Amino acid sequence: MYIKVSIVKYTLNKGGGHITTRKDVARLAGVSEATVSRVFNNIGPIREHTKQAVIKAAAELQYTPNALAQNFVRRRSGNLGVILPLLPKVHLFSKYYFAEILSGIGQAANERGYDLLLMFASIEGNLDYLRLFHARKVDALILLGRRDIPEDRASISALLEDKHPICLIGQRFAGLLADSVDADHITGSYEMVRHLVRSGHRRIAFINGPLEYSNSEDRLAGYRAALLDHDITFDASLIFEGNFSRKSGYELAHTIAGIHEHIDAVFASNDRMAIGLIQGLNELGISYEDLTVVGYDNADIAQFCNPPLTTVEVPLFEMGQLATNKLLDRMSGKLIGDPFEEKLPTRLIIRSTNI
Amino acid sequence: MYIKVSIVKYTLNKGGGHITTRKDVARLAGVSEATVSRVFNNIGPIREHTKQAVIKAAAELQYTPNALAQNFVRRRSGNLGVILPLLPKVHLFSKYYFAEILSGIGQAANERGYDLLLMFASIEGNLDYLRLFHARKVDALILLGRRDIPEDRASISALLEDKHPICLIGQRFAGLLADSVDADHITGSYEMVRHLVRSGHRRIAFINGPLEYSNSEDRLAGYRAALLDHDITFDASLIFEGNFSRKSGYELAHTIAGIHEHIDAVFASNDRMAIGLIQGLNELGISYEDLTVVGYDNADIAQFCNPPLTTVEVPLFEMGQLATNKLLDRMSGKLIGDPFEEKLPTRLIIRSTNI
DNA sequence: TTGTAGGCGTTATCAG
DNA sequence: CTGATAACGCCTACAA
Repeated sequence: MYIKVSIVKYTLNKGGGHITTRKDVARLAGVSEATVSRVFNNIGPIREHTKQAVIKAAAELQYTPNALAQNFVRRRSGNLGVILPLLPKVHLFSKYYFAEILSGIGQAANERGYDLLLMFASIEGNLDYLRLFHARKVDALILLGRRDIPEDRASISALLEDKHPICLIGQRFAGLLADSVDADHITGSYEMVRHLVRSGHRRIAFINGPLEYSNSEDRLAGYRAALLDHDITFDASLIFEGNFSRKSGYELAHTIAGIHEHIDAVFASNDRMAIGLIQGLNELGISYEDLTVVGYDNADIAQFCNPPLTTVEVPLFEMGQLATNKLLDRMSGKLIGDPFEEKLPTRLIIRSTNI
Repeated sequence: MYIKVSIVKYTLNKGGGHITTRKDVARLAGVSEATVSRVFNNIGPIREHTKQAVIKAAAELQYTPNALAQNFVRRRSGNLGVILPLLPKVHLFSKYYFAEILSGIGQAANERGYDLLLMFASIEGNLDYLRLFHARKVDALILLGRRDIPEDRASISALLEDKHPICLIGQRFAGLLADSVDADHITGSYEMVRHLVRSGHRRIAFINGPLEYSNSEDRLAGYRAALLDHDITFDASLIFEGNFSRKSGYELAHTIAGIHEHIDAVFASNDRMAIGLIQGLNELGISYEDLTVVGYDNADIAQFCNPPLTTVEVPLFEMGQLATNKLLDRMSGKLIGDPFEEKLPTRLIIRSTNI
């Protein structure tokens, strides 16, 4: 035990200005500090007169509660962390993809009083997500653009073991039970292929993305299901793989051109590859009138290119919103139970009339 | 003065698990808490043996300093705030624009130990940036996509009055002395117009963006300067205004078509408007062989469209980096003096061979 | 080289 | 209804 003696000290911030604290407000309003907090947190019964005095004093002093102190004592950061892949390196999905999802996250987080802490996965790839929670920089985490590779698997299962609230967007890991949100790419692809078949195409080549992405598996599954339902035999020699970049589509043009007399259409896993392919085919003298090419994602370029691309719309903004809301529900205890695997519906967008 | 009596309490977090604190590490290592801090902050002389003991204990307990407590006692959030316009509403600049800048900001901030706090300007537009500083949610602020309208002017001058460290990207306000970073759009436009003139075009229409954006003024200035230097009389009837959206370019097609026999080329302030215009002209039976159209920004679509668009590359990533570094320099006192107005060089990208 | 203890600005728990 | 004050986890002067 010890004796405390009041000692007055003056603290100045860099600018030399004084930082208004609760104490200042209390003094000016002639109440205790606790009362000021009560007013600001809308807690307990307070005489209206007292309340007004506090409000007036606070306004006069331009008082805003210090969020650092609040977060500290509440033991929560108020931050929703968002992990993005290093964007300059990512021509995989377009920036469009992340910008849309991020907007959805931002909107939902904002509505629920959370701030967004944005982090780019480091190049080394060894970003220790656990540390974010240990340091209490974030209360929950949304992960974008993760892949099914050992590093990602390890870091994510570490998070799950410690029961930290996280949500994956656009990716699932077989065997890892984590909350996740994605679009229903199985149905999306199914509908696209069905559309192609109904339009008279039967030999449909498929340019898939890397299988590290679970949505690549989904699209393949949809493709196969549609063929099956229309009594078309699956032909593995019609399956190709790109990396979602325009260039990879472009580079496949040669191969596709070699077989173009034996196929009716090409279904690319995203619009960028479709565009690249079309450009490559053009240079080889094959126009879209000779061979139908369709894409996926409904990125900007799908409507800007010439001719506009038939594609599948993915509700990116809504995916961000949903992930955020469910994640925050889970945190607040409003949502309990098994991990969710939400799949939002896609929409076929038919643009070119010739297919 | 009062008497303090030690009372032991147990605090459990929701998960029931124990949160490791400095105290735990100190106890295990057999040192004082202060010593643990010294080790983690690399402060003062410490016997190597002691240091190792602390490190070992910390590792054993998986200790990570609580950032909330650190920030609180250091009176800094460690956050660099970034204000974005509401993206879903923004088809003005492309999302590409913000994604690139944001990546640059993220990279620079990360290197200097700052986290990114992302905020979308609210729809009401009355987001009180001052409050961010008062609440200490951010140590500095980067503002993107602001316009020269009364609301923005007011909120920004309020920030400046209180001497908070802020930096504008892509916008300046005449009369408001604020740190800012942009590309050199005057030179960028100048070079584009010069290129057109040298290619034999003399009657060049100009589709500008809204004048609320300072870069619109800059582009116009560059356009005029280039004409002047080549003895071409400025003709106000060749100046049009869009809002940076593809649609606004598309809608101008009719007007442009009406005068297309009297002009040689159209210079659009961004690629999206250029693409929209081209689409509109196509529908009216005017191909790019009849009328040269060039854009600005070098967005994805500029290289994906057909034919690829001649445009001006803007160093978006570098703008984000530079703004961040200079802003943090200013905060740390490494940079003092008058507000900077950085202008990074652009680069003319000639794509179509017919112009 | 290391320990002690005050203070940061809140929240929340008790008394009154 | 309101005031007093412990506690949060850490940093940092100051003391030893």
